[in-house]
Amino acid sequence: MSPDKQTSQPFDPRGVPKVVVSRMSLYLRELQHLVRDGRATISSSQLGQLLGFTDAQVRKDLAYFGHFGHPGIGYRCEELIVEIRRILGTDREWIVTMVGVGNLGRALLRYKGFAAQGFRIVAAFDSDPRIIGATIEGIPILGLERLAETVRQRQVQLGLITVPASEAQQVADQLVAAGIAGIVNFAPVTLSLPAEVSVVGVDLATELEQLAFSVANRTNSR
Amino acid sequence: MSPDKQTSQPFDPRGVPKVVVSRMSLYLRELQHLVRDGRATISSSQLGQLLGFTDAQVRKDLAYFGHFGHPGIGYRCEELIVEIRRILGTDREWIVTMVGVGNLGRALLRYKGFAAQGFRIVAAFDSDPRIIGATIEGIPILGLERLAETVRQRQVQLGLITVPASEAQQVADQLVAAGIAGIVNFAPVTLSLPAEVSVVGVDLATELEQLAFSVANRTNSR
DNA sequence: TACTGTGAAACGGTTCACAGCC
DNA sequence: GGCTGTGAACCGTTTCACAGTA
Repeated sequence: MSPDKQTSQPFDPRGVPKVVVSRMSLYLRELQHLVRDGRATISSSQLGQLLGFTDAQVRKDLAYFGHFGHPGIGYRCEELIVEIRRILGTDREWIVTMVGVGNLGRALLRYKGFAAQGFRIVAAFDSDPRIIGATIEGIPILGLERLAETVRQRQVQLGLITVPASEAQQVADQLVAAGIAGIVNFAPVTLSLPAEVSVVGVDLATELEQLAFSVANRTNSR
Repeated sequence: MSPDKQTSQPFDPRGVPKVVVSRMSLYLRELQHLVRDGRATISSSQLGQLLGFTDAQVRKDLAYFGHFGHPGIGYRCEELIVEIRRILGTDREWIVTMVGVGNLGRALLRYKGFAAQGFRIVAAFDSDPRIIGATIEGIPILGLERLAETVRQRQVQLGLITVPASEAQQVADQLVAAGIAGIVNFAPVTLSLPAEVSVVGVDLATELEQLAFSVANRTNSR
């Protein structure tokens, strides 16, 4: 009914298939490697080859968002990195929090790859009094009762859920109540949440199942 | 040209879309929750509702693999769990190894969810002499030089790569040379491997980027 | 020449709608 | 009445093929 609301983006995000967005992340990652290796430009067919896509797919994907290529030359790596970061929204810093400082939570707090892409974890929460008050990689571990207050004060936008499956839904509800905009859920449950909150689910056992299927059936996947 | 090779499966795995297989994992997960809650049967529309799919999609997905439903009744949860585990290949045990016992590796070694779905990690490898010889959750940490020997002796089928990006390709090559059939790659690089080896990539920063895009554009995804 | 951007065609997955069954 | 399984219609994504540009 009512058309797009006004944003600063020169593209209509509703017209972009989800799988295109996930490939944008892969293009970005590959371009970052290329730049580190001193590469200045790359053609759609070369980039496609590195990732296992066709040249046409690379060009179509990028064309959803603008005209970034240079006929006869290809794409300039640095330039395209800037564009894709702007598209994904990682040209600015995102304020992130984590709930559940168990093994997986601790590992993710120590992971350097988030900060490298512009995600800053400002606090983590747990209910275990033995770790509340501690600090991991400079990130304070707080009691769950301080979740809502912290999310509001520090303007936290994204949350990582790394609690056991049995607690994930209620933790998610608390994050939503506190005003968070998006969640990455590492617990092996499907969360039920209001439509205005974005959710990405990552289930490690599920990934192994996909692999098992593809090995058991010699269907070569990716 | 030459048609299917003979397997014990009553379905043709080549005819099954990859996304259907990934939904099978979600059905399985949900059914396991339902059984724990004492539920005996479920209809396609109820199961779909829990996961955010339509009833037709649930039925079509399951029908790729056989006739598991009971008209007028729905699907019997226990029965369907058995079928899906057989389809995914998780009705038997998979022998798994891990290379890279850093923060993420350690967290995954301690994660109980793999064993619960039939994945048994029998050994882990690292190059750091300070942890070689140690044991985590009963899993021995060995030096990389023993990788090939161990994979062959213990009949390891699947490998988890949890080393830094810069080492992932060479580790993958070693796993392949040792005869592994499938890899889950947690390093943020695209591996280039022979077609007969299945690969699933999990990139945590990439997942956050998907979330950032969807929040930045209020495109509600999943 | 080397490459992009893009309509049009081809493909594949999803939804619809209903026959068949309990 | 309630529910599955499935052909057919629909819709979105990928591939093709080429006009346009440096």
